[in-house]
Amino acid sequence: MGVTKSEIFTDKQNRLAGMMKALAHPARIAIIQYLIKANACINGDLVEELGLAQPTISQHLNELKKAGLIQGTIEGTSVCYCIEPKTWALYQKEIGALFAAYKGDANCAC
Amino acid sequence: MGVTKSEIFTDKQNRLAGMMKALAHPARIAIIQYLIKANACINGDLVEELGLAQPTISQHLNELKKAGLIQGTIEGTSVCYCIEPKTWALYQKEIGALFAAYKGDANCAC
DNA sequence: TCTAATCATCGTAATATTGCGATGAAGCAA
DNA sequence: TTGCTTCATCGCAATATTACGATGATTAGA
Repeated sequence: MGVTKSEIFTDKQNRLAGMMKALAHPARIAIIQYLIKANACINGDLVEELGLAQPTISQHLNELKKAGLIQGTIEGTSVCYCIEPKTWALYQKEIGALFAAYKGDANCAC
Repeated sequence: MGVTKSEIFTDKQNRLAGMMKALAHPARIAIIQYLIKANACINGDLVEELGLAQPTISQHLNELKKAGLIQGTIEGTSVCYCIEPKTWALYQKEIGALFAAYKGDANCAC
């Protein structure tokens, strides 16, 4: 069906999955890494930096924006994107908690 | 196209995106959380625990196994799954590094 | 052996994602 | 205004994902 039965899961599970999904594409990873590296938030440079067409970049930027990970500011004819610190910190915390929940030394009964 | 141009990204970017993708579904989050909680690795209980059909659970388990996050051991007629500590630690490290790369105090030029 | 239980795989339907060309919207410069 | 630049959106094609019924494979127990 391609449709996720999100109603049978908790809000937290859906939120965590949504966070992962926002970063579950190499182009979006690359965009985030570039934004971190360039600090000063750049935009259309991404089209040259990555080898993807402009509409495709725009689409990925929009998904990152929908996820709250980045914010864009109109700067004349161009748009300046940068990371949204609050959501970034939230992601870091919640995803970190997921991984921290497993204590590696717990012995598996298998 | 639904096809990702993975050849234009670095191995690291593709690997990170793959990690995120493995956890980019609430059912898989729920499975992982249940495995952590139950510690002793359980299997078919997931079919009752989550509200999904058995083939669907099996499919998600297979994706987690392909990602290396879990391992399954045949136990008579049932199969016992548990978290694979090595890959789990690797995920934790690499994803943690991605988030840690951004210093929230960096001021955006926007 | 026969049966029940448990899980994986196959096949299919519905929907989502990815990518891009074409086109629009908005600003700046002449 | 006209033209140029920059970005977003639309619409499409190709592929991927999600879910499940049906069916197989394997094992335990009667």
